[in-house]
Amino acid sequence: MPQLNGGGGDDLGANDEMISFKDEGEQEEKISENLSAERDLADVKSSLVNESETNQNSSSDSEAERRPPPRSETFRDKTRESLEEAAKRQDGGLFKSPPYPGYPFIMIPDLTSPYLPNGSLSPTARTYLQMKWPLLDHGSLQSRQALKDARSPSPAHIVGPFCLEFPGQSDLSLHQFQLSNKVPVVQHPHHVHPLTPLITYSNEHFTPGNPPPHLQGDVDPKTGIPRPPQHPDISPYYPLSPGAVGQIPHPLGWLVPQQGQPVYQGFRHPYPTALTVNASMQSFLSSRFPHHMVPPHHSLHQTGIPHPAIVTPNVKQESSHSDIGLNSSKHQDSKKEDEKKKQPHIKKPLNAFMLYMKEMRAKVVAECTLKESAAINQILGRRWHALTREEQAKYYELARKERQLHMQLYPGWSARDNYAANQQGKKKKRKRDKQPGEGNEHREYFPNPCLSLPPITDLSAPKKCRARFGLDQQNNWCGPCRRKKKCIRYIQGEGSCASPPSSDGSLLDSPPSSPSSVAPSPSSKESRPQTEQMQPLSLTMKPAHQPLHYPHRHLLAGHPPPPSLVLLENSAAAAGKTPGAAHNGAHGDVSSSRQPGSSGAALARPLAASLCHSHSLHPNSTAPQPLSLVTKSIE
DNA sequence: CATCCTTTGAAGTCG
DNA sequence: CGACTTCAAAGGATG
Repeated sequence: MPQLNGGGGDDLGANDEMISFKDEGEQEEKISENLSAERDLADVKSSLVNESETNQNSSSDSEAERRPPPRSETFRDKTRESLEEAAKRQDGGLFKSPPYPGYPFIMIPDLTSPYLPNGSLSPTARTYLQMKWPLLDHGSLQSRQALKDARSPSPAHIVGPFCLEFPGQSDLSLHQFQLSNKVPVVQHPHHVHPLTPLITYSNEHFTPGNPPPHLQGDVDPKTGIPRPPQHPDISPYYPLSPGAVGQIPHPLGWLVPQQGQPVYQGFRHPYPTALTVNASMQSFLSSRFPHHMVPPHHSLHQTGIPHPAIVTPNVKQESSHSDIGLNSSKHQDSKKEDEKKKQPHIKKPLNAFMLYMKEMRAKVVAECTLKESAAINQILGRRWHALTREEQAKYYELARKERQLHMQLYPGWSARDNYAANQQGKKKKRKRDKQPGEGNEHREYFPNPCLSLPPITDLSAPKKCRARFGLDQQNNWCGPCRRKKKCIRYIQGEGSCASPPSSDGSLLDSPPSSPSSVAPSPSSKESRPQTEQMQPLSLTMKPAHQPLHYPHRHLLAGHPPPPSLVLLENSAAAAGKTPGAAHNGAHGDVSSSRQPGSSGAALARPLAASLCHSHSLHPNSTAPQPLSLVTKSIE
């Protein structure tokens, strides 16, 4: 480790997190001692990081300096081992396949560092990859084929655990990529970019002989830009232009090498390690920049694929066009001019959670058969908390890279720009101003077990009353529900909690398919209570009143994953702390969780809770809680 | 059709 | 410096 941080070089995550993990440095050593395999990866990773950092330094020293040590490092705490093990044992549910099926790549990414010459990987690293690679374990026929495929030196990286989830949806085939030359596909594991994890590679995707159905059939409704068929898993980070067909819809896809650009060949990933944008990369990037943002000489990439972050006023312009035609024109013209004048809207880089959401949304949708984003997001939020630090670290790193890249791409850009744009344009929704009192109230209760937990669905039930009573009985709705706000009824009323879960909860939380999760709502008179009680423990509770999102602070500080913390705190609360007492500072988050009734049970062993991933729920746990962190007693 | 909802995190503004 | 606000994605729901 030392390198991971490189003295703070790698700034994975949010500062908060970094801070929280700060004192965990020594643990790295420990880890290194104990976790050989991991260590190998870590080493590789760290080395990569260093490289990237080094490179980066050239381009952006200041940033690197100011950034705190990588969260990843911090993540290596003592608990991790246990967590990992637990995770392994418990995988079950949400993420089918390996404990964190999608995450096996976690470490791999670094291996892909462009900076590593082919074959530069240490045997260890390779070994690790193989061991870790989910596909290999699962050994799907396709994956094997892929492996065998001479053309793909190491298809393994291509194969993702996720493939299992969406079989038959292979849109892209590795071969195709290769053959088509559209994308310089890199087959070597080490070529896999760290960000690759976001790409849910599926065997099917790359199965030879699995020609992409129709690469161009799909058109992005919003952008109107044709895009290649997408895998549910694969959330295209950005819309691809027609020319991008065959590209892997990576979240960072826009950066994905196009048309076999030499520079990127060998890189599956756009960011050659984002950390470092070398000269060639620079040129590449620059090519994609909007002229105004980029040094003058730049223009869109030859592919014509705009940077994902750039939202051209196309849509608006179009509308304006029509308007112009219909309406008067001076005004419109001027408007139009303004718009034109207006630079394309450059979006904020996605943060870690957003990246995670992008990646996982499809899965959740598939599992839960939910479509409502609000509900899905709740689930994702829980899952996010359920993730191990390492897993989260992956996303933090991605986010960091994303930010860096964004920074490089749009040197002058500031989030403020978007603020202003919206304000001026008034387009954006005026953020709901929550009534202080109102909002807080909800939030405070929010923590209610019912809500908090997986069944959180309750939480998710902003429309609880609606769901329960239906539109016909709006008179029965609680005020907030009428206002489309969070339902307070269930929050406060415990009894109701139970019921709702079944209704919405089931939808949200329980993956239909998974038997384990499916469980027993009925059977569990006990289970239900259990879950409810446990729920408070759930990680999710974010203090409502504390918009602050720093749940990790404590977590980090206390290593235990978020859930555990919550649990602890809850238990403490249960012990008799008054909510207020618990409230201060760090505990603020938890405060929310305190709810009458929520209590006691909470106890679930924190650790267990922390370890548990939703899926691994105990059979008793109510089915609807797959997502929840509820725990299964691991023992 | 615009906005809400919902999540976390980053970054902005404000006092 | 802390508290608060906006925005990023997403898509159904709502007015």
